[in-house]
Amino acid sequence: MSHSCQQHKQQIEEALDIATRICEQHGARLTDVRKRVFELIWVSDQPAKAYGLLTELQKNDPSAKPPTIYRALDFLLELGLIHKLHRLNAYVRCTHPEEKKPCFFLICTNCQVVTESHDQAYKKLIAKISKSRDFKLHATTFEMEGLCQQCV
Amino acid sequence: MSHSCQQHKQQIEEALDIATRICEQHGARLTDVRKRVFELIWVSDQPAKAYGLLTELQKNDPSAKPPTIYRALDFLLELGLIHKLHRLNAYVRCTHPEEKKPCFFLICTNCQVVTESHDQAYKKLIAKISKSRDFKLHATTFEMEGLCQQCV
DNA sequence: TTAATGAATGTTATATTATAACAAAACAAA
DNA sequence: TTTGTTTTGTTATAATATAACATTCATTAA
Ligand SMILES: [Zn+2]
Ligand SMILES: [Zn+2]
Ligand SMILES: [Zn+2]
Ligand SMILES: [Zn+2]
Repeated sequence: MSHSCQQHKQQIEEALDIATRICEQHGARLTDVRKRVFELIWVSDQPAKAYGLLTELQKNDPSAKPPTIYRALDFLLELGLIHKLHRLNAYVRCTHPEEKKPCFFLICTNCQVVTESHDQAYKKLIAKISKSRDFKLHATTFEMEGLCQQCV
Repeated sequence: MSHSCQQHKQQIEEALDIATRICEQHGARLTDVRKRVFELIWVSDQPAKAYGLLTELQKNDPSAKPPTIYRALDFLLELGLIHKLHRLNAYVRCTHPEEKKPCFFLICTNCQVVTESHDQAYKKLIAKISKSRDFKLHATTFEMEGLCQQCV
């Protein structure tokens, strides 16, 4: 799951600062539940599943139910603080929530490691496709599954 | 749902011919259930949902159960005769099952129309990303949600 | 301060999507 | 025909997600 060394504590502190700032910018409230879910996703080494998060949440908050978690996830997704991996039905932190770059994911089916990336060519591709078809883009999913360098 | 004019009948006949050929090439058997599911997806104007297909299937085959449909879907996906839209948990026919081009989808959230496309720049992007990271690619999902030309 | 408002959460129930596990039948090929 | 393999049948359940409505909390207007 998660490490607890000093460096990691600093990293999540920083992530929370950024999340707080982004919420303020959008007039959105980073409530306790939302903050907790954000932390849980943030410290998870692997893509987090909704019901796994729920189980974690329930350790501190017995009243948590599925809607609790899905509402928090929706909120965090909306603000771009996390991403949903649609091929896995799982959630990961965004590595660059302050930049608006469209991102994509490499998913290793062997070791389960997921890498988030962005790429100028990808950004251009999206723009080109949208423009050429008069398509008003709201959201994209780009996920590549296969074997990572370690697992080939 | 589906039209029943002569032209459409010819189209699905042709699609079934192609599917049959592809199955033969892979030493795979296009059984009755599989053929029926393929037809149902093929004639559907909208992305088909698994349990919707199941309901249709059960009209002719009361013994059909969830595994019936998911096995058929897996088979058709494996051969590239259909695609799964992961953002919708729905299935659509492939418009070019004989060509191996990687494809992507434009999904209109207003009228539900889904357009399958392929694009040389997309193919190159995938190749570049995979190569630069020593990633052995097995499958990709690229789905763009927004408003189509009609709905903007 | 209090009342009104809207946002967020609590709660119950249920819908939707998908798979595990094992038995029976159909098929292929020796 | 026997044998091994693939496909299907069957039952049960797992996993993911949302609807609907009540309650609480936070913000602000009176
Ligand atoms: Zn991101
Ligand atoms: Zn790996
Ligand atoms: Zn296709
Ligand atoms: Zn549309």
